[in-house]
Amino acid sequence: MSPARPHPERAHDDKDVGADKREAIFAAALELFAERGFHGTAVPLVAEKAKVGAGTIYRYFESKEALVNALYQAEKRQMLDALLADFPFDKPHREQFRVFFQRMAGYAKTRPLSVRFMELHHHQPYLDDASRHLEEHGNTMIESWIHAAIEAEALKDLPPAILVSVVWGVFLGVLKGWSEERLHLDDKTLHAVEQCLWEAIRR
Amino acid sequence: MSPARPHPERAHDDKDVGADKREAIFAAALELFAERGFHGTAVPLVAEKAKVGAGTIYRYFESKEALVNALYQAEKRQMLDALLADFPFDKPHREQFRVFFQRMAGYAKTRPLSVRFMELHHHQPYLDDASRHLEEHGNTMIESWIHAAIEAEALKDLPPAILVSVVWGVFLGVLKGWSEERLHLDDKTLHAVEQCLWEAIRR
Amino acid sequence: MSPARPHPERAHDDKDVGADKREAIFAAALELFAERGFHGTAVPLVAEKAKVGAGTIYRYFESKEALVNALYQAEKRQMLDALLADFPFDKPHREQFRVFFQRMAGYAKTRPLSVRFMELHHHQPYLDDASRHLEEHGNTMIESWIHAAIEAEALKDLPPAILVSVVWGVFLGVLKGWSEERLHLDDKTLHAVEQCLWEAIRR
Amino acid sequence: MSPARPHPERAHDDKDVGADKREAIFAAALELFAERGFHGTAVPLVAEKAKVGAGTIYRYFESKEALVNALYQAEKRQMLDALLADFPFDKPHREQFRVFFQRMAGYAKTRPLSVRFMELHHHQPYLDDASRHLEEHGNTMIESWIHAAIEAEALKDLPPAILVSVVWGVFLGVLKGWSEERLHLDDKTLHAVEQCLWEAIRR
DNA sequence: AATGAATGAGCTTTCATTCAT
DNA sequence: CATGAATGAAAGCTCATTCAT
Repeated sequence: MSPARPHPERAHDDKDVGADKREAIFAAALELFAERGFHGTAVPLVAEKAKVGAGTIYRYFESKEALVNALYQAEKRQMLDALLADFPFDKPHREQFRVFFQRMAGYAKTRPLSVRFMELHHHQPYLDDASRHLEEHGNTMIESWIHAAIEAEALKDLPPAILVSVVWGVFLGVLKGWSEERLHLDDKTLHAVEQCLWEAIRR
Repeated sequence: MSPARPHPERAHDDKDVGADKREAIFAAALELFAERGFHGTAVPLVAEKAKVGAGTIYRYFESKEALVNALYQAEKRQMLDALLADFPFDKPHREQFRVFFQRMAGYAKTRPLSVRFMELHHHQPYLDDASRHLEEHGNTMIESWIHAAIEAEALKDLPPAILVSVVWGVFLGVLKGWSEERLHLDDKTLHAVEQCLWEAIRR
Repeated sequence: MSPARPHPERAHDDKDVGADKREAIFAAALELFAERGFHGTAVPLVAEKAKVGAGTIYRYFESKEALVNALYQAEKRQMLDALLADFPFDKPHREQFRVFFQRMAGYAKTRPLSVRFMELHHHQPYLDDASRHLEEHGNTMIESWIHAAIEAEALKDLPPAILVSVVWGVFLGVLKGWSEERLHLDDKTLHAVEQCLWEAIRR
Repeated sequence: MSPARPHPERAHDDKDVGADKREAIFAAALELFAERGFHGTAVPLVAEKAKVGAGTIYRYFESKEALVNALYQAEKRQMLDALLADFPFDKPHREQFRVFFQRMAGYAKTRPLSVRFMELHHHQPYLDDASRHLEEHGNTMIESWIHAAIEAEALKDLPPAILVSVVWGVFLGVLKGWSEERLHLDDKTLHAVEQCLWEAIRR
């Protein structure tokens, strides 16, 4: 049923055209889904923006739903990678938090559509189990970090879920302020927000 | 073009049937739009949930867009009313903040779909000027309260837009945690969050 | 099945309100059907223009089709009456033709919507047998007059159907020119047209 | 928005499928619009008669209105071409008129639905400027021919608009008689009508 | 008798998906 | 493999008709 990915293994000099198209579709879909939502985005529009034929999308994805799920999972994974790669778990918790915050901010500034897309499609009925599991996975990782930090008496002794919500909420709130152009995300602002947030959760 | 509301001034026992239907449509639309988004919700589905004919919706609202805008404005106004009615501006800022937070929490617990709906439709292209102005109005009110609190040296000396984003972000983050059943909104939790949030923004 | 005409027999002083409403509906329908066609005219629009409730129309006419048929027959009858009442059959044919032409012109100038309505709805599938028979009746009368005039050697010895088409065609053509404001229907113009037409058909 | 006509320039044997469908839609629309009018004709009915999917019509025409306008202009142009191509302007006026009349009759006999369609949709509010201009263009051409013929003392010294109405009226009247099967359009009849008409307008 | 709010069938139009090229 | 013309199911919306008042 799923289309054979067009020769991803071939070794000659040409760039992998199939992957190119797949990427083009992803990029177009990300932009459109982030701006207009899933149901508000017509597949032919994605095709046009990706500069491929409408039928081509169905060679790479079984359906519009499969596309949005593949995209969701790709974006989620990319964000988790950006946050967690070589994370300095041996540094002090205050320092770890700074790194975490900076990475989140960096990701959001580089790929704002990715964040907007994940926010908008979060928990929508057309997301499948794989997408949901990945979502949960991210939460769990952060929650367990917070759990450890509480144990180490660096953070307030509150249910980790609460602290996750606070941290995530502040982060998304600031991002939204940026995307609505109510505030700039310069270093000074980011530093101030990071300080606020730390004071919210520190013991 | 909007139908003359049938005799809203009459005094006898009958309920105003027209207003009833309008309310039923609003209630159905709120639930569906909050769960599935604007484009994901078919008008006949709203009609079915409201137990009216599909055509009836168009007697009360010119179009699907007009419906979502009327609903958005009604919800926004209701939330602002709930937050700001008889606000104790004469009390200390710490106390004012507590009241504000409790009212927000109370509104969200009573009408979670309202909050989810406003979040999901916030800044969408089908919202008209009236909706946008109301949105801005709410932001302005909160921002000016924060401005005053900064002047009074109760809050950190940061751009109000940042503090608004932080407060609003934490609030929505916690709400999302609740709606996803990752945390309970009992008094203890609310008190803890309120404390976190105050520490984030206090001088 | 057909609605009881509301008390047309009553004797007291009030004007017959029912007939009034029926007339109002006829007048509104004539104007709208003439301008926008049968399918292009919504029944509630007729009701609004007639200043009656939408339901009222259905007390006087079984359906929209019944209305257009009743109207068609009324207009046709009125035109035939205007043309044929006390027709001077004893005068010379040239004189008879002059009278006929003047009456047609007079009718068209007084009730242009009536002519436009009959033209536009002529032979449409929603017209019933009664309407069609009335139409034929008019044709027959004119045809037999022409037949007599041919017999009397006043008109060209051609099949009457041809002469009917010529006479009727010129008449409607001039009327259309008038309604499109390409020409005026003053006495001089009418006299010229009448002269043309006579020369077309005279022996 | 109109679809790129698929390779209209290619030279091999296949017929141009896109143009085929366009033609099929035109043919179906002409028949239905001529018989039932614009508002009386549902788009799916056109699609069915044209043996295409309902959506296909919207690949070729932006809307039902765009379809009726495109059709109107195509028909008008075709009729004007049939009337005016290589017109023998150097022949005597009597002869020119004969040619003109024969061509009109020929067009009407070959494409009676075209004439009925143009008559029925003439001056309707859904016709756009392009349609109206084309209409006017046809009138202007005929009017200027008549003007010249008056100058040359071949026709009665009357306002050209009157003579246009007379000529056009007779022509349409006869056509209507034919389509209602009240008369045949054999050569003899046509000759007789042409003679009548010439006598109506000749000096 | 008169009304007009309510209805749902049917309209115009869109769009996810297919398939001949 | 890639395409985009074609499709028809389903969307948003209108309107002839009904019926409680």
